[in-house]
Amino acid sequence: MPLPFDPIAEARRNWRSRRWGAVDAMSAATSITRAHQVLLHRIDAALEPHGLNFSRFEALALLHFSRTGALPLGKVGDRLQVHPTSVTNTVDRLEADGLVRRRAHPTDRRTTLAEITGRGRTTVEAAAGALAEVHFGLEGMGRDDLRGVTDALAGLREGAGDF
Amino acid sequence: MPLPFDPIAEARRNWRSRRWGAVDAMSAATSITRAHQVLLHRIDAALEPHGLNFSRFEALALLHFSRTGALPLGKVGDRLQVHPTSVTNTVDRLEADGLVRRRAHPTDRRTTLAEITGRGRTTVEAAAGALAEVHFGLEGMGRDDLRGVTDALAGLREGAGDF
DNA sequence: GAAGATTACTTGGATGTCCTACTATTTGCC
DNA sequence: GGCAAATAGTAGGACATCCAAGTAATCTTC
Repeated sequence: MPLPFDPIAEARRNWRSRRWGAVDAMSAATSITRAHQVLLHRIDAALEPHGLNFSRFEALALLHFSRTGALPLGKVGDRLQVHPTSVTNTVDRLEADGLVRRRAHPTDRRTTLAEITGRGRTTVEAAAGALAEVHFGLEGMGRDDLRGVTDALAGLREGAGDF
Repeated sequence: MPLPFDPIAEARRNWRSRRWGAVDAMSAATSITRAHQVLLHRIDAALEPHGLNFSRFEALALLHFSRTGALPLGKVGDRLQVHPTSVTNTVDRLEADGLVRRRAHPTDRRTTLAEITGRGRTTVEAAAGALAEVHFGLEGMGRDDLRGVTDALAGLREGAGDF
C-alpha cells in the first residue's frame, strides 16, 4: 500500500525547513537509491527463472560479447566495476552452474580466464530476452527520460574515474 | 585507472548488434546501478567519521524530523522503503550506539517505538552537514541534471507503488 | 640475474539486505 | 464474547558485497 504522499517531496520540505542544504542533491541521491532498489528487484525477478541474478548476467553477457568467449577475471572486474572478490564469487557460482569454465592463461600463470560454455551462451541469450521483455524494470519510463537519465549520470560515472 | 572508453556506450553497441532490444532501458538501468554504487560509497565515506552509514542516517533523520522524536519501527520501514528486518537491524545498531532508544507504545503492545536521543540529534545534525558538504556524492552534476534525474525517476517510484 | 615491487586471484571475516517462519497482540465479524 | 484474520516485531538463514591479508607469479631495476 502506497504512502499518501511522495516521501522524497516530504524529505525536501524537511531539509529546506531545517536549512540542511544540498536539497537537490539529496533528492537526486535518494531517488537513485530507491530506483536502484526497485530496478534490482524487478531485474532479478525476471532473471530468476534462468537461474541468474544481475551480476551473473552481466558477467555472462560480457564473456558472450568477447572475441574469444574468455576473459581474465581481472578484466571482468574492471569492466563491470566490481571488486575482485566479487568476481571470484560470481564466477564460482557460474562455474558451479556449468555456464562458465575456469581456464589457465596461456602465457601468464597468475591469470585465470573465465570462458563461457555452450550452456552459458544459450542461457544468456534467453535471459537477455527476458530482460528486454520487462524493459529492464523501467517499463513506465519513456525514451526521452531513459536517455536523459543515462546522459545525466554519464558525467557522474566519468567523474568517478570509470572512463 | 579509467577504461579507455565508456563501458555503457560499448554495451549499447553490443546489444544493438545482437538485436537484444530495450537498449535505452538497458543503458539507463546500468547507469543507475553504477551511479548508485558510486554514490553509496561516497556517502558512506562522508558519514563514516560520524559512525553512521546511509541507512542509519536516513532512519535517524526521519526520527529527528518527526513531531515527537519517536516512531513505530513499522512506520520507519514504510517511509524508508526497507524490509522490517532491516529496520530491526538498523535500530539495533543505532540503539547500541546510544543514538536511539526503544520504547513501548503507550496503547498498542505489539508496537515498538524508536526514539531519538540527544546524542542522536547532535549526531544527525553533524552528519547532515557532512553530506551537504560533499553534495551527497553528486558534486559534478548541475542543478538541472539533478532535478531532471529526480523527476524522471519519480515516475518509476510511483509506478512501483511507493506513493 | 637477483631482490623488491607489482599484479592476479583467493580466503576469511564483517556488514547489510532480504526471505521465511515464529510469537505476541489487536482487530473484525458473527 | 470469542475465534479467525491481520498486524508488529524479531530470529535464523541465505546471499552478495567489500576489505584486509595471504600466496603465487611476473616485472623492474640496478
